[in-house]
Amino acid sequence: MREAGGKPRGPRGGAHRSAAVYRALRRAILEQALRPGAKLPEDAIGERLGVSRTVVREALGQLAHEGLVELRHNRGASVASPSLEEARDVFEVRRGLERMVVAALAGRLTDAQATRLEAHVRAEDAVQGRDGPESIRLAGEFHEILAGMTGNALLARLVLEVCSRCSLILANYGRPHSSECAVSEHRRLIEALRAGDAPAAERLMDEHLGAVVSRAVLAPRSTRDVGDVLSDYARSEGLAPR
Amino acid sequence: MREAGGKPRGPRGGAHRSAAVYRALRRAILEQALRPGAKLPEDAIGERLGVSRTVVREALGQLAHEGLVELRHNRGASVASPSLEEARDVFEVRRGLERMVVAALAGRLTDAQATRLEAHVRAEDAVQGRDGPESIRLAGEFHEILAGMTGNALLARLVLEVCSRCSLILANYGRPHSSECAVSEHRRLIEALRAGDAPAAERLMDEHLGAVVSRAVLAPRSTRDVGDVLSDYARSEGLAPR
DNA sequence: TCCCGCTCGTTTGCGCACAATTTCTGGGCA
DNA sequence: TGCCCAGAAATTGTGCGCAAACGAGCGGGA
Repeated sequence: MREAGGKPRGPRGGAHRSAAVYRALRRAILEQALRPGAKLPEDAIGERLGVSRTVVREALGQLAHEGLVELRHNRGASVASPSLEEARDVFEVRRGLERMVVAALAGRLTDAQATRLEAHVRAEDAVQGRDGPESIRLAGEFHEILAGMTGNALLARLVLEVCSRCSLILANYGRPHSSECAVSEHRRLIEALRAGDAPAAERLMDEHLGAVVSRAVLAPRSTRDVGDVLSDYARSEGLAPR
Repeated sequence: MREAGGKPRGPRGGAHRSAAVYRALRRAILEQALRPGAKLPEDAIGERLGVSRTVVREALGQLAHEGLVELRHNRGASVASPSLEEARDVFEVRRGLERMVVAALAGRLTDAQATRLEAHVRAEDAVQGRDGPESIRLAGEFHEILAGMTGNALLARLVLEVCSRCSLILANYGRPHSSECAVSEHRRLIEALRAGDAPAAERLMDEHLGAVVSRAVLAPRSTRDVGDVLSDYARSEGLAPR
């Protein structure tokens, strides 16, 4: 286990394959390559990714716990398709979590952190108006980075999970490039945090998330075959598609 | 694979054994029968509970995601032993989540719900001063019931998970009967919720949780063998100990 | 023609065996 | 006496096969 310059993405030095499968599926779902409701047969996935069902099952279990995959007993897994009610719940929780984040961060943001956030916002600007999934992913990442800066690992993980589910929801109910105005909202939020204005920051975050929800409508997309989709994600995770 | 003759009439014909194992381990951990840091070998557990490693592994994965067990690659599972820092993080998140709960519930509590909560508080009274774990479990349940009443399934699940972790933490760092005053605090919280006084309820909850944390010290206990412990939990989950 | 029960194919649930990895143990050497 | 390394034992990671469960398609009866 001493691959020089060892990167976990190496050819076969991969740490745990289930994690790789997990990541591949996760990305595929969040980027809408696998659409909600799509069936996820263990066999097909395993074959396409070059692993056995055991590994796939483990990854599916993880995803199910995160709410990205629906797991019905004896009936297999499928990409979660959150109801509007579930969506409401998720966003409500997210709002509460994010309020905690900004409360913890207001006035405590270092210059380095602020710089990093601003860089990210510029990246969001760059893809603005382009394809929806990429835009949605970046918008989510902003919040994940923010949560990570609190130093509270649990909070960061929860925000990550909730953001994932939100992305899934937005990808379905939201307009393609619904995050257009979000960029400026992110900017203002950074400013409030730097200024140490906690109430303003919380209010901004609340309004921001409220705006995101209200932009949600619905927008269907085309469907692709599960196997074909996964081949794209296999290599980038160090797996062997066939 | 099932032997003729009276097999354990497991509930539901042994629908999901992994769920049963999960519950058995979970209870064992929360009731401190398995102490933090204790190793959890898949083989030993599976043998003792009458299932294969496959099932045990799945249950361990679930528990790991919830933070009750620690899972190190190629190095097996063990009961999580949260550091003080992690404990702080957990309680901070819990505080935020519970604030959401009371905010959602203030003034919306039905009579039936209030009645149920009061009944639970009486149950807490009943075991007051008795053994710590039971007391801790009931105190946690109060919060779980409260969260369930919001109708937000995700919020309820998250509260459940953080409560589990808090129980684990308190079982280690807290005094045996540290929940003594908690009962009255629960009562006052119910009153505030009925009155629809959201700010007061949030303040009460905050103080309550703060008090719980501040009561945390440390209290060691005796250790038992993993296998022996699990036998106790096997039957109640419809599993077949040996 | 429609409804119902049966059978068959597919997919999951689970046990089991083998391989890889880590950890433990017993020398050998400075 | 202490450290380091090789071999062994113990555990985990992963693949694979069998049996049960679900769902679909089909034939018979009302």
